[in-house]
Amino acid sequence: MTRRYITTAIDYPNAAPHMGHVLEKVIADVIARWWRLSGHEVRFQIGTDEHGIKIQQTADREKMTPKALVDRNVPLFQDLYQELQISADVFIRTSDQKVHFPTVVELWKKLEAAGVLAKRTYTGLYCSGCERFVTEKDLIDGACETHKVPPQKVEEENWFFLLSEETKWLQKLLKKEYTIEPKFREAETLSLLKQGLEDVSFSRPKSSLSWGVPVPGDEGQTMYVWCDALTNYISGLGFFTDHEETQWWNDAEVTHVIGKDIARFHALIWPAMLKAAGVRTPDRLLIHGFLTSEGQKMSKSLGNVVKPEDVLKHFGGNPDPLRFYLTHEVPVGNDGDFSWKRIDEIYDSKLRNQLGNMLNRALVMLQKEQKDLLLNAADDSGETAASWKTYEKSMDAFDLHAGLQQIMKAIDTMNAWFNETAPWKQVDAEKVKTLSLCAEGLRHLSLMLLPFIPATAQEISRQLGVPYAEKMLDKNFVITKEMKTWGGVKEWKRVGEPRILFAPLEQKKEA
RNA sequence: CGCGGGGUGGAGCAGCCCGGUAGCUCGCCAGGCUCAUAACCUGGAGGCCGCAGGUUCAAAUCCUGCCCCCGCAACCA
Repeated sequence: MTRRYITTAIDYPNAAPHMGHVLEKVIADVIARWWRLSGHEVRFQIGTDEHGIKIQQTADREKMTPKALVDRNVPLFQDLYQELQISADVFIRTSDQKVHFPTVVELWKKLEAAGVLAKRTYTGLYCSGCERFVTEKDLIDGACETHKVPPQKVEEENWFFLLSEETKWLQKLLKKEYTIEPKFREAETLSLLKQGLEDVSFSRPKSSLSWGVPVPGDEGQTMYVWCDALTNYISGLGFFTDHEETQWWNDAEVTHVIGKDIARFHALIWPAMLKAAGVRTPDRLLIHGFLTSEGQKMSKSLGNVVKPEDVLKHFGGNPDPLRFYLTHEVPVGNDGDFSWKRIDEIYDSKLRNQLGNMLNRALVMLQKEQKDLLLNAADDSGETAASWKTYEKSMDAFDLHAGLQQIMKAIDTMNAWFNETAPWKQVDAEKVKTLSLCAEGLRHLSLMLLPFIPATAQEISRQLGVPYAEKMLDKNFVITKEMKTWGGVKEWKRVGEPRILFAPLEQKKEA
């Protein structure tokens, strides 16, 4: 058993959460749950990145303070993740002056003491309409695309983080201690390093950015996103304060789950910051892809942005169809697509007709028999152990998609075997035996489904009448060796009451 | 020559690293079953595996060139 710390990127709450936010949280949650079930000690942190110019602008537009804006929007994220049963232990907010600020301020001081910060004059093209610096590529005929005015050359003082000097060290780090999944992302990052790195801006004058953490010792400057946001991973552990929980960093395996757009910051800037501050670097970066909507890039102008709440509502508040869809249809690391037609298809064929119906056909018959289950170790010639091994291998390699597909394949096989064996033609002990084998198979599968669709997995075990069913959602529930053994749960004698696991969608709408 | 991903039966994908009967899901057609949520099972039709060369006894899989689609390109998950 090891201690493991897993984080997601912190979300930017200048608008309501969308499917992209959800994909990341679900991936991280499945991993966190799997680790807990395997007996590891896990801390899972999510949160919100609340500072910056965009929040400031959105707040101005809506005639409210930035603080009021984030206080209004952040609960949208928190509530959504609760409904999706994201099992995070900590939700951190970068506007939290008690929890987050002290660590950030101390980190800045450490960076300054290490000599990796330098104040310089930055010259750039500034669009007063956008209230931000723009690049040559943002311009059309030398003018800002949205405001149709040419930007002005503006000089301002910035603190810079001297990242350019760390190229060599980073190359070594990424080859050894700090691994990137999937591998093609690692190759991409290394090729980026080959081109050399530039220093990065770490602060802005207060006059252009006021909503953020003030730079210690230079009150005219506000910290820019990197020093502020990335630091959440250790401020949540109280680093550099009198309540540090360093065991979750120094004596744990640290994994950051993030999107491909912010890969370079997590792969390069973050470890370099930690090195300068004398803190050990993380162990793993798990990079996921983006979701398109109905085959096209999600965008407000196309009007194809899918709201996660709508999906939840569509399935009567049950988070499992969406959790299942995201893990079944989108291999971790790849881009994926969200389609209403497809999620309905998946719900009907996989969850309802294959999984739900298999459980029901076995249980209804078994219930009528009113007999004890007939199971013994000799029924199994090693398939159970082999199947657990394959599953565990996929899960440990973050190949969640493969783990889930294996489970669904097993359901298929069970359905076919059920038809072939035709227990409805059998009688007495022979019939009970056939049905018992199905029940035991389903018991194993419900354990395997637990990280993916926790509530459904528990409900399956409840209907099966498995003794440990009520404890399955506890954070300290561990899948034991007995549970993974064929016929290993000795106290289990009778099945429970069968109920419909997934109702047809039409009926749901009426109800 | 900026970087990366992809182009496989109607749709969506796996296989490619470690060459050797082209597989899965959905849909379609024909049977079967009747325990079950009109669910389940079996069989079938349908593909020159983007294009052109090369290596090889043998290439979707390795090499070369080209075409097309998509994403990223430092602050949009």
